[in-house]
Amino acid sequence: MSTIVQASNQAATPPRPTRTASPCDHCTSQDASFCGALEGQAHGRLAAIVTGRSYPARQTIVQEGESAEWLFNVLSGTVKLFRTLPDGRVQIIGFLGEGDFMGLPPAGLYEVSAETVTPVDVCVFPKRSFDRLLGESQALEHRLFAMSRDEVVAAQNHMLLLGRKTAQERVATFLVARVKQPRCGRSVALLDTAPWIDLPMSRMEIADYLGLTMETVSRAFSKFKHQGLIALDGPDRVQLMRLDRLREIAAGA
Amino acid sequence: MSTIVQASNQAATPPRPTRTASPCDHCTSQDASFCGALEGQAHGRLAAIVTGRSYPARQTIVQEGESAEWLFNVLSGTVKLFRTLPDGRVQIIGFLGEGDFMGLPPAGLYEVSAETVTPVDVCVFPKRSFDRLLGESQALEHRLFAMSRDEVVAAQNHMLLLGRKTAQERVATFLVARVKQPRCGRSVALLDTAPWIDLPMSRMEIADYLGLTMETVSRAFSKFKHQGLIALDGPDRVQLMRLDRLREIAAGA
DNA sequence: CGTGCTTTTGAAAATCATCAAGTATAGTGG
DNA sequence: CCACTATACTTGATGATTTTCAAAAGCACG
Repeated sequence: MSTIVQASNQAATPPRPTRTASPCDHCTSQDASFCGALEGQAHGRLAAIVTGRSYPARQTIVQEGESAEWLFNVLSGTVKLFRTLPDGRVQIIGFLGEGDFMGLPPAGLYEVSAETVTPVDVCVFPKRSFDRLLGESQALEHRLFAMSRDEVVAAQNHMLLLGRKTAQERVATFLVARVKQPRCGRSVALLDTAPWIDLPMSRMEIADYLGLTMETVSRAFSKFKHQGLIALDGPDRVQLMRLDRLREIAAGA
Repeated sequence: MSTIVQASNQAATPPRPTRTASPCDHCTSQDASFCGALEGQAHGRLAAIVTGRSYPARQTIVQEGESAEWLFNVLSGTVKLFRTLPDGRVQIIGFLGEGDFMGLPPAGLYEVSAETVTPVDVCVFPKRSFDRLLGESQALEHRLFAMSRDEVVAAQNHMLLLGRKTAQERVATFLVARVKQPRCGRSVALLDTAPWIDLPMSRMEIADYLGLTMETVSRAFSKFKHQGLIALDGPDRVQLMRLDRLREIAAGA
């Protein structure tokens, strides 16, 4: 029997700590996650407080302003983090994938909302227990601090994009960033092939991430297609035919 | 004799560790800084590796891409952090003031450039020594982690601004954010008075922070002035006559 | 093979940027 | 002390990119 708890279709009920054996035992996301780098003891303690949980696509996980009682680590699928203005304008802060962590704001409230883009599996930690571990394991805090600094750098990159890049530069940046880095030791031959990328999110979500409208994003895609820089196989599967050129555009050259 | 070392007018020579007695002894910025919250021993060890340093206005402190050998804590004055595109477009990531810390990127290179806006005093830590302390003092790491999370939240706010707010909303947000929070126990009467704010940075720098042009920023100032929302006493001293209204505009209502 | 959705494309409108003067301010030297 | 210069800021006119509004084209699903 699985330890993964199916989320109800209704929004954002806090995940109940339905505990059985540790879901970590067969977890394949540990390499990509903060937990993977931990020593035996700290890892065991994390495993003792974790719960698995699954969400269908397009479901709210947490909302901006809620009390931050839970922390989440994404095991599979894509989550969007976003903030909104009172009149409904949306800015997507980032997309989370396997190994990404969320839910440790400086104060007790979530600062951003989180919603699934695809079906998503996460592991969930109760904040109280997690905070206790954080005080006991320097390795854990060290790892999370490092991730936080990465997050700051990513945010700085995105501020540059939002403040100063043109629509085409933004879209090119987005496409290029979604190319999966080949693992070390991967076949060199593949490096020269035009890579494929998946776009699980809608054009609207890409727009909300890039500070544009859906239409402007779509036009950029079309232009890149006509220029032979990309090829589309359905709206959510893209081949980057001229990665070099796209990288130049993305860099603002 | 002061332990503060005057920076040369030439750019960015790494500060030499000219050591004498600890500059922390008479430092008045500790309440505002990460170091203030530290226990005796950790504080003493920090004091043992710190050097004071001053920069004149408009001088480069560090440049994006340089090896991050030094960490800085701002004691007084204003510093701007920014990133640039190859063709010269600039995005200012933030302004640092008293108590703000910089120089701990995830990798070994600075991710942003830093330049003084006003004359600035900082204290400087060599990265090697600082990293060692970081491994030894959990309190220090804890404090910096908390600051990093604050930085993430600030970045998220700014992404919302850059991606989704109008020019006027951006300028209003900027003005409102510069109001100094009254300390607890401050006279309540003052809360209702229209507050004054300082703008040590140029219109161009405000524009580069808000993802606008100088002209657009200037027009927003003029419009607010004609609407009676602000009053200008010289370009760098502003009174927020209708803080409530400015807050509404800033929030995007 | 409709039906409803997302995406694409087109035309018009708006915001903001660019280009260009003009004004104020501070600093300098006579 | 005052004129002069340099600089920053403001204001105006024009233009371009992007948004908005609108409709058509794909696509998935029953």
